[in-house]
Amino acid sequence: MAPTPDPPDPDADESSRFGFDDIAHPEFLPDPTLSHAEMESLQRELAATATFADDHGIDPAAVAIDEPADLTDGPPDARQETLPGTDADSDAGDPDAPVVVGLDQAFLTPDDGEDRAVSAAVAIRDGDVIEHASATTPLSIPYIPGLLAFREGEPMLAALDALGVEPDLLVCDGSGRIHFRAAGVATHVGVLLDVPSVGVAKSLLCGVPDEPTDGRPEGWRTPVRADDSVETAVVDGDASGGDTADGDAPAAPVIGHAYQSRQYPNSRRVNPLYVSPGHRVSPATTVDLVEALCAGYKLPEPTRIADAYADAAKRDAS
DNA sequence: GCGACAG
DNA sequence: ATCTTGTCGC
Repeated sequence: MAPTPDPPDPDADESSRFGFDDIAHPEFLPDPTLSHAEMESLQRELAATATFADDHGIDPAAVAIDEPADLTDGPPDARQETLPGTDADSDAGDPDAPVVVGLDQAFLTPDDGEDRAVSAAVAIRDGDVIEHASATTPLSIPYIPGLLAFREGEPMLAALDALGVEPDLLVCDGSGRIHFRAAGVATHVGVLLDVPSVGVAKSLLCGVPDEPTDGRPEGWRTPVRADDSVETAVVDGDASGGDTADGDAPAAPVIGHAYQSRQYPNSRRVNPLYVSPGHRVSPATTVDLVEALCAGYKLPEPTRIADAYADAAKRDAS
């Protein structure tokens, strides 16, 4: 009945924490036993490895989603693969379109003192959910602003590992380059797997929007630039060292965008999204991709649908 | 010391 | 993120 694999049991084997067979940079695995200082220096090294420029070959139009998923009766079923020779005039999506994977987590209340995360990964191709997977993993550290990847990275990897398809693009909950050390969760996971990724956050961790964001119309966007809390020297594309030829203060680098994905015509009270590159995507393309992935709701469809799966998996777990 | 802080 | 019913407004 279930078109996707059942939740794996990542806690079973101590020796292979992630079991993921395609970790490009195992040295950046989010080891929760590190000290905070060690976590931060790991993030700096990781940021130096990250690419905040386009290196993916994905046309936003090729991943555009027009119809929002109906989540009123729970998450959608994965679309059956069209059988060869069957259904000649298939209305199934383009099998050559890029695979976008949305990731989201839900949390189980610590009944016995053990915090656990339920993470969901949803693979979407040409607007259809082609596969989904979830995993339940123990949470080793509490939420600490700036160190989110060390809390949620393992759950995200576990859900990705349970997925059968290769992602062409990861859409993560939280920031990427909009981060004190340019190493938000989206960047962390993207670099670990060396897969293009973007971060979608509902609030701003750091940086400053070029313009005020209140009451903006749908589709509006403005750059978010680094502020004093953001370390920028290490990152590629920002090697100027802070000096300009004429001695004027250089413009702070763009680290992401505020993007108004949804707005009501008159009330104008929806907050914008804060989107930033994870890995191998530029800030500008990140907004274009997120815009293409939105279908009328505030959150892009991959995130919305992953949300629904995470909630459903959490319900099943309790 | 104070302020700020994704999920 | 999570604890939670109804409710005011698109």
